[in-house]
Amino acid sequence: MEAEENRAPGGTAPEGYDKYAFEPFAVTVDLAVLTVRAGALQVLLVERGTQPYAGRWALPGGFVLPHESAEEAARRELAEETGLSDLTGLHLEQLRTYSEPGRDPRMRVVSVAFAALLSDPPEPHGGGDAARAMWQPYDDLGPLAFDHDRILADAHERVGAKLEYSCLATSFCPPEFTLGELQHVYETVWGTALDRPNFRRKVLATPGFVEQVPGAARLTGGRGKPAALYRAGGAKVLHPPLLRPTP
Amino acid sequence: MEAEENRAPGGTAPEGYDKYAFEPFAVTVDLAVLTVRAGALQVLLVERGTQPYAGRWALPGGFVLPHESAEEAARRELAEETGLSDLTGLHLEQLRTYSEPGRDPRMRVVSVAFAALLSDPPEPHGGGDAARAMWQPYDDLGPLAFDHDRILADAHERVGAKLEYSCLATSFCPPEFTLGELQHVYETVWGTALDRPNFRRKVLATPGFVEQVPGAARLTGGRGKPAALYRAGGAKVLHPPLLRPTP
DNA sequence: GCAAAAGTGTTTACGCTACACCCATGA
DNA sequence: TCATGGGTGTAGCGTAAACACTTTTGC
Repeated sequence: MEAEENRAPGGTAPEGYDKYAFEPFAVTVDLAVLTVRAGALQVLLVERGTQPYAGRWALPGGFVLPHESAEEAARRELAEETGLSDLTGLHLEQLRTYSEPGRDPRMRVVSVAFAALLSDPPEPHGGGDAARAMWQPYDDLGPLAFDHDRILADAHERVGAKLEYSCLATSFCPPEFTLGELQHVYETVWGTALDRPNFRRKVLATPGFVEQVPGAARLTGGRGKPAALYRAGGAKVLHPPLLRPTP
Repeated sequence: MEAEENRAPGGTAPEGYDKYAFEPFAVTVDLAVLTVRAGALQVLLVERGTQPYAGRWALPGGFVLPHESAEEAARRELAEETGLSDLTGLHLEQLRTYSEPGRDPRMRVVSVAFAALLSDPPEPHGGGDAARAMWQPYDDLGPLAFDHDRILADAHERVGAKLEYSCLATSFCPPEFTLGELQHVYETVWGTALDRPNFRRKVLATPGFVEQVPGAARLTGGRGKPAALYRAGGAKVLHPPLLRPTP
């Protein structure tokens, strides 16, 4: 429905598309940026410097500008927030839109939420003013500002589900990775342990999930047998899926 | 991100939350309302009476009002469009948000799209003015107005995927239904034939998917053995999933 | 040698597919 | 009695869980 006259608010027409006839909506994006660092699932958060929720942590985000789509706004905000210039290979996925009246006490804000996955992320540099920005472990978060707890939980749930039937996990890994690292992504996001031999077979049996790097092996933290290196393959979906263990 | 000053457009603050500082965005909902009627997948469409796209078919939808969420707007629009007063048991699911600039030539419109599933739907009565509204078969649709072809395709894809791992199919069925009708939903949405004995076993083996109605059997269109009646059970997800055949 | 991590093999159980077959009804 | 759709049984294959085992490195 696109500003269709015969279905305008209350059934009356917005006389000749009067753009200012109604209380305006602000349209923003919110970003749940996830990464696996130091063996834990971490989230990029910013500290609010002003009311409401001053001093509380929140998801990064910002206004959608008149000339850009929500996806473009999300990429721009993410680049500003992380300082990353090369966002190729970044996985950015629209989650859903949060539109409840009153979710921002100041005005009507409709927010399009995104989930983004990074590997080897840089330390963020705050937004340019009082607000700090930093990575924080997903477990052990105080309550966030606004409805961001819920957005973050939705993002976690979505990412966990997509690991089952897509090749998304490679988005958490550097360009070349070991199967142990890939398995660690699954275990960290799902919070469960997986059987290594079976995991290995599943991954290698799925054509296009990963492909071996012809070069040499790499040491894994010094200890243990050197592991073979793999790259992400061309596939997007997993057939059959790699299901979470049912506890 | 909720109208946070330090991340306002261009990095400058929207001086004291001036709600009218920017070109306003219109926020609407678009509804992809699906049903299985006469053995075919059908969609609820409205005919546009005004420019742009006058005379073209479009998805129903409308503005989000200042006091309501997108979900509430979607339910209201659906009730107005179909004349249904009892929308309990209705499956209404947010699809995604379409925000590309230029998707409506008149002004900036950000639209939250929903997929809705109905069984035994009534004939719609147009929006109250020139526009007609009617059910049309999913296959055999001319190009729709705006980007509604894409929204509808996204809805179809999402619903097809959710049939695999959720109990969504019962939303296409009346309160009491036969397993043959349930199977027909799968076959219609997926466009494939399924093996009846195997389908039956899968469904009955999933606890909470369906539960038998203690009462008597019903004739199926007069011909054949009377089929047992089932109701939707309490389960929401399917473990293990009922996967589409891979052709 | 020992610990740690990578990689291989094997056994077993279950789920799914593909059929063949029987049952109850209307015309 | 035949066509139609509901319902049951079963043989065989493939996948996957569980666990034992070998290999290669650092200390």
